[in-house]
Amino acid sequence: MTTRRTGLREQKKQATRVALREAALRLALKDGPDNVRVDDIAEAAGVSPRTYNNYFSSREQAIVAAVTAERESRVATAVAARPAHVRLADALTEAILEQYTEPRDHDEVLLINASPTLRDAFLDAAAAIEHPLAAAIDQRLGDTGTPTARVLAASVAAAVRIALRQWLQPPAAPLATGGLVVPSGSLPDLLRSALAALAPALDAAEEQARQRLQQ
Amino acid sequence: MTTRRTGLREQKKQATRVALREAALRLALKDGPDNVRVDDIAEAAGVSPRTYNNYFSSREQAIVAAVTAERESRVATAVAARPAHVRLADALTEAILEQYTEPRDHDEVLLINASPTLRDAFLDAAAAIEHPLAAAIDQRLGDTGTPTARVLAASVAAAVRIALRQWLQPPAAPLATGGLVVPSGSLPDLLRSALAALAPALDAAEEQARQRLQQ
DNA sequence: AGCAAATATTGCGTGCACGCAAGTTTGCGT
DNA sequence: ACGCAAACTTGCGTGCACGCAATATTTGCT
Repeated sequence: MTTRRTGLREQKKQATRVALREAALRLALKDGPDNVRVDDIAEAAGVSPRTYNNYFSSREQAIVAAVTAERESRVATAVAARPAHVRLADALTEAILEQYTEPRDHDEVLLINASPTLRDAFLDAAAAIEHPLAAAIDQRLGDTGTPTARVLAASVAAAVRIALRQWLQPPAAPLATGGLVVPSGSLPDLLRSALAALAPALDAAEEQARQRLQQ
Repeated sequence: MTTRRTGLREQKKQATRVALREAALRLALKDGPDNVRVDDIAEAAGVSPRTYNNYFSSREQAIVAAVTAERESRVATAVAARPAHVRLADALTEAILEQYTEPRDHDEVLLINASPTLRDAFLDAAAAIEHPLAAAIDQRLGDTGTPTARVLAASVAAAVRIALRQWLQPPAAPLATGGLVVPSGSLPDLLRSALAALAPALDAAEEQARQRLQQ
């Protein structure tokens, strides 16, 4: 189950997709994210502007794709790779940390934060883990016929999004919120604490699945 | 804390907002959702096309807004209205069911399903419960400094979105999924079962809050 | 090798979102 | 009552997303 579909065609498609997103990233770093028109990206990648939109449905998507590569799909794979006896909550947390702790280019993070539109696109891209993740969770729970797996996957995606948003946010002015100001910690910490809130739900779902199997 | 801000200005703004969304709905029902241009809506509401986009940031938003009115903000209010001794999970479920069980116009549901773009816009609109809900949950948990409330609110929003999507979906062809085909039930049932998956997480958060208060 | 079906690319046309810089209306202090 | 400042509306210009139909490329088959 590696590369479904035919050969040369798919190869070329992947090539242009990569060409597009790399061109997009290069131009964005050079001229600033707001000074890159999709026509520029298309030209730099050697395709027509119309073709750009056959691959990406917004100007920002290509830039974001260059930064996140295929992280989204790898998360689900990483979950599936964990042994079945590991607690679901742990499997998810570890898989996500694993994927979001790659060697990061500092310039790219700054780039993404430079434009609100880009930041939103980046956060939206994280939502792409939802469907693969739902499949992976469904696999573990063997729980077809109940929306549980889908809801949990969506919740995990939401938690990731929240952690990423917090991470990207400027510490903000400490406008007396009545309490102390929490300095937005490291990304792994943020992800951990966001996912922690969901652990009980994950445990419960897993327990239910176990009981269903036993009876 | 009813109508913050000044008087006549806000009144007029609300009036045009309502005029716009009602015009949008009326035209969409008359001509079909894909045959309504934003210029038409603006004209019907007596404002310039540019002004339309000061109120709604997409063509579909006005139509959706006409159908959902202010349901999104009312959900949070409904949660806050429940007595504090009610289980958080129950308060949320009841509040949501209460808001999504209004007398519904059948035509409007059909309308929304008529166009994929419109359906997506409708589901996106449901995400608007997230922020008010986060505030309401935060209130109950008194849990500032932890992303828990935000994560739970986002998860609830996601669950609602999933339930609504399922509800809107055509029963689909029964392509042997190995098991039996589940006929998408009534909206209340769908909402209940989607939210059920999150109950353990809500309970746990509540329990933690209680312990924090006692010590 | 050659051909037909499947699939990708491209140009064109349309409608849309939104920044910007006038012009207009409303609110408020004096 | 007056007038200034803040907030809202409008027109314009630009870039973008995407449906459609024509064209080009790849593939599998014989």
